[in-house]
Amino acid sequence: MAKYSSDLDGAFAALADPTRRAIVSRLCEGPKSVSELSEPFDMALPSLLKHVRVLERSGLVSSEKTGRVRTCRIEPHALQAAESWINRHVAAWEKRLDRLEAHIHRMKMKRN
Amino acid sequence: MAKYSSDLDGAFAALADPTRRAIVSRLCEGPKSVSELSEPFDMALPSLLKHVRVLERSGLVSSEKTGRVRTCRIEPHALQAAESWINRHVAAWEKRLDRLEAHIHRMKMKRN
DNA sequence: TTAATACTTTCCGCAATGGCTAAGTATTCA
DNA sequence: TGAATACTTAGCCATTGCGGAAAGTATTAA
Repeated sequence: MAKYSSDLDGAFAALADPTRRAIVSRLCEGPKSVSELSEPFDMALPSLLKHVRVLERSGLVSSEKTGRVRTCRIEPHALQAAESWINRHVAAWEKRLDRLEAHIHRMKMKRN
Repeated sequence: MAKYSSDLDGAFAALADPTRRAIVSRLCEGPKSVSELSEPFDMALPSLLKHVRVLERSGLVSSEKTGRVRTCRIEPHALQAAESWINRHVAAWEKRLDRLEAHIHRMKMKRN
């Protein structure tokens, strides 16, 4: 299962930070400028910008500069890739549990 | 959306490494000893063990030692928590797109 | 009781991360 | 034109992460 797909490295690493997850959450509501994004955080702007860059590198977010304002928006592909990886594994796990249960059931039948 | 829930920090950070994702994949097939896990990797045992420890700290994996063998198994809760966070956000994103589409549709209606 | 197995601990080195401040650039407002 | 705004770059620092080698401990096999 699961080839080494290093896109996931970046996506999961990006999501490992609470500040970045909060940024992703806010961008799910709609595009925002860097200063709008920084507003709820008690953090210097350059630090926040670094998080935005990490999110961009991971493909979770894209941004575009118009005039002096950089507008950030969410980019769903990377998020969906991460979702898909996890979904597959939870599914695989549950399938295995089902097989195990069926197996135990058969054992019981034999005993009686 | 999404309070700071630092359980996710660990889970996503753990999944950010391809070696650890591969370990999770293999454990989805069933419990394995540390040496069984290490077998496909070109990596010293202590290094691999470190990955297992990271997975344990994140709650994705648990292990138990019997005799001289440590057996590792997958622990689905943390994986489901990560799954749930992503699912919520993909859903939020899609909902927003729907609203946007509906809005654009209304604009068009007005024009005609 | 000796030898092999299966980890486990300790310590090293290097690169990346996450925060900061200070100073710089490019736009826009007055 | 001059000042305010919105980033942006550069550099510093402490911590963490990922790999290794070497040596140690506990179990099991012979």
